[in-house]
Amino acid sequence: MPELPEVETVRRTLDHLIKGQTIKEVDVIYPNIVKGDLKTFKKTLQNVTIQGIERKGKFLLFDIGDKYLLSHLRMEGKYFIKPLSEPINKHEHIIFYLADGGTLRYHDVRKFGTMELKDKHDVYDTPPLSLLGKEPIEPNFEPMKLYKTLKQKKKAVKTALLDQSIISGLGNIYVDETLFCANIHPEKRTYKITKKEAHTLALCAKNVLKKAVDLGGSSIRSYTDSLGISGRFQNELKVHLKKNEPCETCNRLITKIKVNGRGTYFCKTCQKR
DNA sequence: ATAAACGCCTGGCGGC
DNA sequence: TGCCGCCAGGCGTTTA
Repeated sequence: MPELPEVETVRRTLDHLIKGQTIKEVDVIYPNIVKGDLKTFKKTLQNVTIQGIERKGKFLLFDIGDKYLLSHLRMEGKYFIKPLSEPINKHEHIIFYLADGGTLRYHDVRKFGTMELKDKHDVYDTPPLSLLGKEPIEPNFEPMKLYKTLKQKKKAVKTALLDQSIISGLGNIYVDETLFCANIHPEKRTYKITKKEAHTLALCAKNVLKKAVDLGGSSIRSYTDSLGISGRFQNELKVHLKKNEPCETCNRLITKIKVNGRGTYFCKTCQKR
């Protein structure tokens, strides 16, 4: 569910709420979320203090001193902070018991999310973080590098932009919005993307993501962040979920197709192959 | 070597 | 109302 703006919103909220707090104990109710040895996971997290929460691509990194707890929310992962007395919800799979008496709860209806512990010293040099491309909002993002990568591939440009090793942070919503901004058809083959288009894509991706971060992400379907706070970017969507609504630019009705199995919204007039 | 399909899970929705 | 198939913002693994 969450893409870069939603993950960043969660990061900020959690950093504000639990930075400096100590984890007394962790209860893993649904173990498949955890990668690696479960006993080690629980033991390592016992009596550690959360120094802060960082983000890389769509990963959250809980700084616990010499290690990071990497958390990926995949489709529906969420965090909630609740008092100890609150009963465990059926979708809460991992419970962090905090020293102040509260609890941090990982909630995930579809159970696709993952958590794993990584040594800090090489976390960026080993998978999964080493596999991530740059984020479009990073100052040193290189549009020419994007151009060169796209040049040597043949797939639909939408599929390439969803590939986190090429460019990280975009998901299905923001890819549709980026392609609309750039006036590019989602099925245009990557090797046909011009230098100018690659630069436009980089700029559009950056602008879309930045604006979404500023607005606290998008709340569509049932998504809310850690405190149940809703983002406001859904009001800014131009094409995503807008099937049969008029395009803001040309009034033609927005089309929905499938690209590699993913629901894809675009304007047939404004976005050319 | 690359790209498309599958699998992981559950719940909500529309159609019958 | 109930059942059924389809859909969902991701990504690692398997197959073609």
